[in-house]
Amino acid sequence: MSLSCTAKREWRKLPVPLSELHINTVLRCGQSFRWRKNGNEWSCALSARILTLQQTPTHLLYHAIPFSPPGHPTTEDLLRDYFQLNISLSDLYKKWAAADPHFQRISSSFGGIRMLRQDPWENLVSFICSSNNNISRISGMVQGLCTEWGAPLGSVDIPSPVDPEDGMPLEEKTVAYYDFPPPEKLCGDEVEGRLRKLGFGYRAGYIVETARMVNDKGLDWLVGLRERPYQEVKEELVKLKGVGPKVADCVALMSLDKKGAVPVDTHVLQIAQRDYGFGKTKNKTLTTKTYDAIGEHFRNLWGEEAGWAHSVLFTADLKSFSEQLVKTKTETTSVSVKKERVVVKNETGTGTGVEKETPGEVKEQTRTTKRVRVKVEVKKEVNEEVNDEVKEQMWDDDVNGVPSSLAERVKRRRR
DNA sequence: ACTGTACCTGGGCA
DNA sequence: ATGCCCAGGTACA
Repeated sequence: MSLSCTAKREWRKLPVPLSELHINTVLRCGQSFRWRKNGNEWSCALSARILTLQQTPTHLLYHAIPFSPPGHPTTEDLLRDYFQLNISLSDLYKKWAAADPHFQRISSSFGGIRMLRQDPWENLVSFICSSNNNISRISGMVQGLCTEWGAPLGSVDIPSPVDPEDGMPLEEKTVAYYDFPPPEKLCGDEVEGRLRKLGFGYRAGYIVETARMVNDKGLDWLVGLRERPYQEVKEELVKLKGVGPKVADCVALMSLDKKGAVPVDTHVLQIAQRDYGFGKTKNKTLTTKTYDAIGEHFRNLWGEEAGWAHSVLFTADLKSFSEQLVKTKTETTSVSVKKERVVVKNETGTGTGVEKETPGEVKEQTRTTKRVRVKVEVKKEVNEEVNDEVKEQMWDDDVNGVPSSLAERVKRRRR
């Protein structure tokens, strides 16, 4: 470990409103599994550097070690590319909201959710890990993989937090960062067994086999899929081991520039059934026809960037984003909302596994109180008036009863 | 083509 | 305490 950063850090900043990017949501909504939060700072090994971010209502603050690794883009260029800041998210939100009243309701509480433009190889392996799994464990698996095979980039000293009760400093920590290992590092005969020891389960074999396939074709082939049309990209990805339609859509959407790819997982299926009139399926696993029908429905509804729009609703549906709000004390009230009429297109005429839901009448549907609290809480966060100082981070959700700060974690550990 | 089932692991829940 | 279910599915018969 050559680099250890204790030097004073110089922050640079980009003007970015929260409506365009909300890192507290985007970095933990299951797109990337490697970002870590310390206090108000988010850090991740990215493009051969340790990148750290903070956000104010008006700016994205960043620094990196090293700041400009040889053979890699500058950190500012990296950020513009990674967050795709050339794309106006507020324009897209307006378009989606105009086309879809349900999107409008949900999105008013979940602003600034955009797709990251990730490294395709890391994205691919991460989502092979995602099958039949949860975000928490996926994060641990990916971190274990990077620690075992990734190139060490250095370590960062986490500023010593202070015990809120007695004002005494708590334990200090140094966190090491590793790059994501390239395919050739995961081709060896010993890799599968070591992955299993790291808790990858049956996914260990998928990863090794896919690493060998990608290594044979070359990383250029994988990255080159960015230039190919969506259908072709999906056909190619599905040939890889452990990659089915859902994982292929994730990779197409999150790292291969296919904005219309809509990954249909259990959450999206539930959303389609609960909010968009898709009938209950008989089987637990989706048929290809139902899978495709849901994607087509959303592409017809939201347009060519349907995958981006889907991410907003997916995030709003994540347990971690509603659970954290259950704890807050908020009036428990229930509201009723109009359910939209949805006519599911049935192109074959012989049934897609999707049943139509009495399209004649507009039904009333009672929402859970949970969801109401989501709305209340997030609005409070966004509407908070603050000045532009980094230390005045009233808008950060740590102050809203979410024990995610390092100080809180350390404190709980001591109990 | 379509359907059912096994698959690693860990946490929540009855 | 033990078993069952679920978690951003996929491979295989």
